Amino acid sequence: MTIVLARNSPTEVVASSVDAHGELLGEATVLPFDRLAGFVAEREGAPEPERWVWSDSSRWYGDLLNAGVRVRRCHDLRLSHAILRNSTLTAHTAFARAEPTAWDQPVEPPSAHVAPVHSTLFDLGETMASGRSAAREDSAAEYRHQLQALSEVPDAGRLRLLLAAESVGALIAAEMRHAGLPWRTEVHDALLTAELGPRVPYGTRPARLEELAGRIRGILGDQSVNPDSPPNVLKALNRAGLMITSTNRWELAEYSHPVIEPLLEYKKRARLLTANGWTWMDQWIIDERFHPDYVPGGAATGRWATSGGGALQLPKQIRAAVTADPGWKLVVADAAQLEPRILAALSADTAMAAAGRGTDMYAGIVASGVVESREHAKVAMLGAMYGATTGESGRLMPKLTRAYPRAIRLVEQAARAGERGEHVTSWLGRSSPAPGADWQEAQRLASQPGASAAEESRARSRARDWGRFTRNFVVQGSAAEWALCWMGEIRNGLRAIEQRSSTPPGRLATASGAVFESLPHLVFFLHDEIIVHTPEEHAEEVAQTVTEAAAFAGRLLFRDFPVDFPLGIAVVDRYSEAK
DNA sequence: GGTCTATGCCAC
DNA sequence: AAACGTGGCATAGACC
Repeated sequence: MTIVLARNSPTEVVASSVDAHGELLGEATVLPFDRLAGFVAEREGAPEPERWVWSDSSRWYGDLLNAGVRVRRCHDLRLSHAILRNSTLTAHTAFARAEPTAWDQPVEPPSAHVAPVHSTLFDLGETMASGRSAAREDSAAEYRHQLQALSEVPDAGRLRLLLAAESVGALIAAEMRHAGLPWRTEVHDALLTAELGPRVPYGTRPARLEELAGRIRGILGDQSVNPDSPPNVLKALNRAGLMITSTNRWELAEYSHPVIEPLLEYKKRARLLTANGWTWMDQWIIDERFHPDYVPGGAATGRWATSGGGALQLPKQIRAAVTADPGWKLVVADAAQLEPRILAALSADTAMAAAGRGTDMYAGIVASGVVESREHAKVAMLGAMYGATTGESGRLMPKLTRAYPRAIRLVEQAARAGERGEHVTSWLGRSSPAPGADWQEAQRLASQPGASAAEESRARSRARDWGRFTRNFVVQGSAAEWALCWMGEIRNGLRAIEQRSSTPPGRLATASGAVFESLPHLVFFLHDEIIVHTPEEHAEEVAQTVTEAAAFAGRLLFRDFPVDFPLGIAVVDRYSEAK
């Protein structure tokens, strides 16, 4: 049922079957690394799946995938540890109050220990044994401590769900990295050539940029202007009589001068070149697949981060390069207005949930007569969740507060708590970190008798900053939990499709080591959207699975509270065709 | 040479 | 229209 895997020595693993309290059942098995994949595969073949307990999914599972082995369930000790150490729900336990241990250390950056995507079993022992982390692990003890902490929480259902969701997220992150996002370098190159001119060696300007740079210099009458240097451009513009203080896009756009147009053009195209140009393509696209390093729980709110490759910021400009293989489709889905819907559920604001009954919550808010336009509804909602005080959004707040008092009260209370330096907690139990030492120091200085006006003002400003963070934390963090549950359920549904289909399931290793050659699989995740790459014959079934999973996630988190989670969903050949 | 910060902009 | 949340990343330029 549950097996703890731990490094026993630089070349060995110990596998221990444990009971519901984490206590050892029978004898532990010691095996060399090169037998681990077979050991796991054999047990995954059984009808009743094991739950594998291990230190870091990125390491253990990355290597298993490279060896052609998938697992169904795991408990990621490091991710769970971070949640349990910091949650207000466990704050009273010995687990949370203990001195920090090795489990509180951040995991090594993935690049340092994750094997190349297509490495083989041959590398397994070496990567597992590499670096300072080759020390013996006390994973079984850590697992017992975590279970003990959970047993001391009166109503731990949500927290248990959070740990399960976080752990399945870690499996999915490793699987997506392994499979990669289908990428057509030919399409990417054509887009770059159209925007920039033909490819040139690194460090030289493509023709289109060179031409724009020439125009900019000509208009300014200064051949020394370097459009890649903001300070240099700023000085040149000031000399030309444009009294701007920054060269950012929206400030430039406010002036009318012949140089503005070519300058904005230059910046836009130069950004494409440096961020997602040929250098990026060479580095990150391997065999027509993009393999980013996802970092589950990388943001304080529980959102994922990424490390390398910039998967969080794939510009819309190049999304046409994300293309399904011949005979395959992309199922692209995003949750419509996820965060406001989450807020409605968190606060049990039935009026706000009712406005979201259709597919467009902002339209629903307009239809309820709260504001006059969809744009107003959107700006006001975002402002409420981000803590806007000025401008359009600030002006609309009173209307929103009148219509949805419960929802607004929830975010306001979260903001006030943050301003006092307190923790706030997401729906399933992830808590915000404490503000840093310099924040505390600023507050302390301002509260002393002789504090200067500047100190008081600084402290108030810092307090409000932290309040905006905690205000957003409860919504963003709970939305991230919904997204994990959604994706976990999609993964279950895809496995069901796999088992219904005629393609033989199970171990599907190919010469390249790829596990996912012939079946629908997740290939991309970005906060509230997913992409599944699927054989065309399964595309409609996949779309239905993804849609049902959204409803499932809503029920899993909020039971019978009447809040909908509609999706924008499309079956397409290219990512750019969705929406 | 390397490290660090500021800038600007991409995504949700 | 404007400066309000979470991130990553490339570059220039200051600094060691």
